[in-house]
Amino acid sequence: MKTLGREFYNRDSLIVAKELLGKVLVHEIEGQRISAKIVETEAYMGVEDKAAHSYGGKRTPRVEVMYGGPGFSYVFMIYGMYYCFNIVTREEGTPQAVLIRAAEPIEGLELMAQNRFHKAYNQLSKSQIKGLTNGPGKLCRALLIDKGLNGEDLCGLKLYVGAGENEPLSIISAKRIGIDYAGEAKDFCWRFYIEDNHYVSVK
DNA sequence: GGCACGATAGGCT
DNA sequence: GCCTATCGTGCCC
Repeated sequence: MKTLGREFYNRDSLIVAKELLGKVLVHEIEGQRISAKIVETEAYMGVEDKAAHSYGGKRTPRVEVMYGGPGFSYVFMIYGMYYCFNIVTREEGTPQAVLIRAAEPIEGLELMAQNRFHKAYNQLSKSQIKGLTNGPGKLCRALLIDKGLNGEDLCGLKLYVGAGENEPLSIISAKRIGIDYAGEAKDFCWRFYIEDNHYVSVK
């Protein structure tokens, strides 16, 4: 499967967020592969976006990777127990990113089941199967993405995004989740998801 | 099915 | 000392 190159990410973050839908997030770990189709994303538009960690040009060690070039991971801890995985977009100096909110498991189902529930895949209930990767914290658990992968180059061999099937998709735009503090920006429809997909976190 | 609530720790003021 | 780009559980329909 072809891997997305640097220039894919060096574009308008809203376009990247939409075009990431249907692509395949892959984590190669200890000779095994875990992969999942991206079904829900959110764009964070940087210095002018009150919901973005880089709003107003805020520049701290945590957000530093967003100020670098496109195609790197931005992983942060949230609520003390979960991670969120983002992909940095735009050229160096423009701190924008796309949050990956949900995905549909493809390869490594047994690993995902262990990582999430410490059970074999065929022992999972229906709701556990759906819960494997239908949220930003959940998919990080399932794919073993943590702060050790912050700043990882997605044009490498460990963590990357494959082109997938290139199937036609029906894309829904909606308000982003969990940003009530962000003033008028909380109502911007910068969340995108594949219509009718089972693994979307919020419909 | 939906809603309320608590867990938990790093990041920043 | 406060806040957070979340999730699981318990409870009540």
